[in-house]
Amino acid sequence: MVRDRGCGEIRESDTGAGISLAGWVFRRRDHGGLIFVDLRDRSGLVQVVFSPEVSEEAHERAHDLRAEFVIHVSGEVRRRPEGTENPGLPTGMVELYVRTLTLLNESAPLPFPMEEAAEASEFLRLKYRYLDLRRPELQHNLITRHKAAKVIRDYFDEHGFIDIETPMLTKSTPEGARDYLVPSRVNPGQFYALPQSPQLFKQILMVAGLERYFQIVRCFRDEDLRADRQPEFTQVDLEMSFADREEIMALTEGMMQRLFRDVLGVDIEIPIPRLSYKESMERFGNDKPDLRFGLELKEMADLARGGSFKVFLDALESGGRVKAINGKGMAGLSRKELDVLTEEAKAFGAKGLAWIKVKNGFESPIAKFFPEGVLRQMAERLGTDEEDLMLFVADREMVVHDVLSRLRLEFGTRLDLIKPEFRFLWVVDFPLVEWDEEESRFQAMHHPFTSPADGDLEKLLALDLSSAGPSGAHRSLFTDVKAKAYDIVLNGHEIGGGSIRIHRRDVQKKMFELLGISEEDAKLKFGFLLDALEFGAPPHGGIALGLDRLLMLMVGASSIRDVIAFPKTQKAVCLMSGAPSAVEPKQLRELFIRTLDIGG
RNA sequence: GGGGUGGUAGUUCAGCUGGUUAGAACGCCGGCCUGUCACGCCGGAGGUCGCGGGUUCGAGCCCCGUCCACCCCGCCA
Repeated sequence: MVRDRGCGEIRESDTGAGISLAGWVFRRRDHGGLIFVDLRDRSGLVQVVFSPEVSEEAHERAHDLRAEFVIHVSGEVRRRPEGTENPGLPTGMVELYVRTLTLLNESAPLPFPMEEAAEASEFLRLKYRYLDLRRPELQHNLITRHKAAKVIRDYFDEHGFIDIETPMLTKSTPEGARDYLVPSRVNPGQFYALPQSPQLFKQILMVAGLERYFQIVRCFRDEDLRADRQPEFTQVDLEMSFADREEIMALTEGMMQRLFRDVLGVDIEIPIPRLSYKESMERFGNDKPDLRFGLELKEMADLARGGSFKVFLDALESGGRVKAINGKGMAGLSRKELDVLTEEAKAFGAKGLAWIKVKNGFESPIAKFFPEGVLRQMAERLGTDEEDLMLFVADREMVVHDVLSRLRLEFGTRLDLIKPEFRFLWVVDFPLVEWDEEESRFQAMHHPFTSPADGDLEKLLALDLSSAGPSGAHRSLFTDVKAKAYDIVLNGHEIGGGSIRIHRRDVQKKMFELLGISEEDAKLKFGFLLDALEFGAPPHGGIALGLDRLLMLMVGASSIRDVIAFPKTQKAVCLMSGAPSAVEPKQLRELFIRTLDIGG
C-alpha cells in the first residue's frame, strides 16, 4: 500500500497525475450515480469521486462507505469541471477520480459527530479522546506544541544548556503542594514521591558543575484541578550557574521572542516590561495582571477622609484601605444588577460594595456623605465619563485588592475590553516570605531556596527570629525582605517563575529558621541539598515555565486540556483509560498496603 | 470541603402551572438520485427522562439524597 502524499496537499499542478491516497472518510455525498467522498488525513481534505465511468466496481462498493471508514484510493487527479470548484478548500480546484478502492477498516457509528465535536460534551470528548484528537483543531494544537518544544530545545542548546533527565521516583518534601506517592516494594512502608518540580536536583546539578541545565519535564501535584491546572503538567525547567537575575530574565525573553516568532510568526517586544510586586498589587490588585486593558485600581483613602461615610472611615481607622475602579459605561445598571455585583464582591470576601453612578451629576446612596468637590475628585482620579460607574471597596488591604482585581477582570470580559494580543510582563521584587494566618508561621512566597535581595541579606541575617511571633508586632520587618524572585505573566496567567537561589549554607539555615523548619527536619527533608551547599556550590538561579499554559495562550484555547493529548477530568480521572482504578489484592500485599474504608 | 451550571433518543437540544401516546434536528437503517461539498427526496427504527428514595390520583417537571462533567472558591506557584 503506497500513499503518495497527504490529502490536503493535492493542487491544480497535480492535474493528470496518478495518485494514491489513504485516510478517513470525513463526509460522503452519495448521488446514486456519482459518489463524492471528502477524504481526510493529517494534512487536510480532498474530494474524491467515484464514478461508474471510471470504475464500476469502486463506485458500487463506495455506496457502503460511512463516516470514519479508513480507505485507500488510487486514481487520477482532475481539475474540477467549471463552476464546481470549492474555493473554501486548499484542494478545491481538483478532485481525485478513483480507479481502485481498498477498504482498510470500518468504523462503528460515532458517539458524537466529528464535525460538531467541539460542541459535544467534555465527557464524551475525553472518553473517546482518539476521536476528538482526529479533529484538525486539536491536531493543530499538538503540532504547535511539538514545534514549540523543538524551538525551545534548539534555543537552549544554542545557549550552552544541557538537557539532563532528573528522577521521577524521588523524595517527598514537606513544602509546597501535596505529593503523588509511589510505594516501594523493596522498602516496605516507604514511598517515593513524583516530582512537583526538579527543583532540588537542578540545584544539585549546578553544584555538580554542569553550569547550564534545562529540561522539558513532567511534574505532578496532587491538588484540585482548574481549567489551567492538571495533576500532571509540563515545565520548561532551567538552571544556570554564575548568573544574576538580569541574565536569566534576558535569556527567558530571548526564548519567548524566538518561540513566538518561529511558531506563530508574532513579534514580541523585548525587554518585557516589569512591575514590582507592590506596584502590581496597587494598580491591579494581584501579582499576575492582565495588561490587555485598563480599569486600574485607584487609591481613595485621602478622598474618603474628605467625607463622612462611616464604612470608609472605619476601614481606614482599623488600618484598612479604600480603593475604587471605574466600571466603564455601567451607570445603566439597575439596582438589582448592582445587588448581584455586591453579592459577588461578598463571595470574594468583601463586606459590601459601594457605588456611585456618574450620571446627571452623581447618583448614589452614599453621595450625600461627600461634598460635591470630593465626588468630582474621585471621578477625576478614576477618569470617568458620563455614564460610568465608580465602585469602591473598603476593607483590609488583602480583601480590597482581591475583590477589586476580580471585579476588574470581570468587567474587562463583560465590557469586551480585552484585545486579542500577547501582553507579557515580569513581576519582580516579591517579598521573601508571607505570613500564613492558618499555620501561624512564615511561608516562602516562591520556595525556601530563594535568595533574599542583596540589600536585604544582611538585614535578614541580623533579624532576631524570636520577635516574629503570632502577635505580629515585628512581622513587617520580615515581610519587607525582598526576594530575588521573578514571575513571568502573559495575559493575566502566570506562565513561569524563578529565582536566584541561596548558595550559602548559613543563609539557607537562616531561611529554614525563618520558616520554622527545625534543623533536624531540614536535614531529614533536604539534607542532600544542604550537604551539597557545603561543597563549593556556585551562585546559581533559574526559572520554570508552564508549557501547557503557554501553549494554551498561544493557540487561543480556554483550557490546558486542549493542548494535552490525554488530559484528566476535574476529579483527576482519565475517562479514556479509566485511571485511577482499584488494583488486585495481590499487588497491594506485595506493597504491604492495606486500604481503609472511609465513611463507607 | 464549599458555591454555581448542566445531565431527556447515538448526538445537540425543546418539553408550559404536575395531567392524554415525551418531541425536533442531525446521525443510524431501507429505498431513490450523475456535480455535490452541511447534497437532496421518500420511508423506518430508536427513550431506565443520570441513579435511588419520597410527595401526589398522577412526576421528565416538586422534595430529599447520590453520581458524573464543566466553571469558580478553598487548595495549588
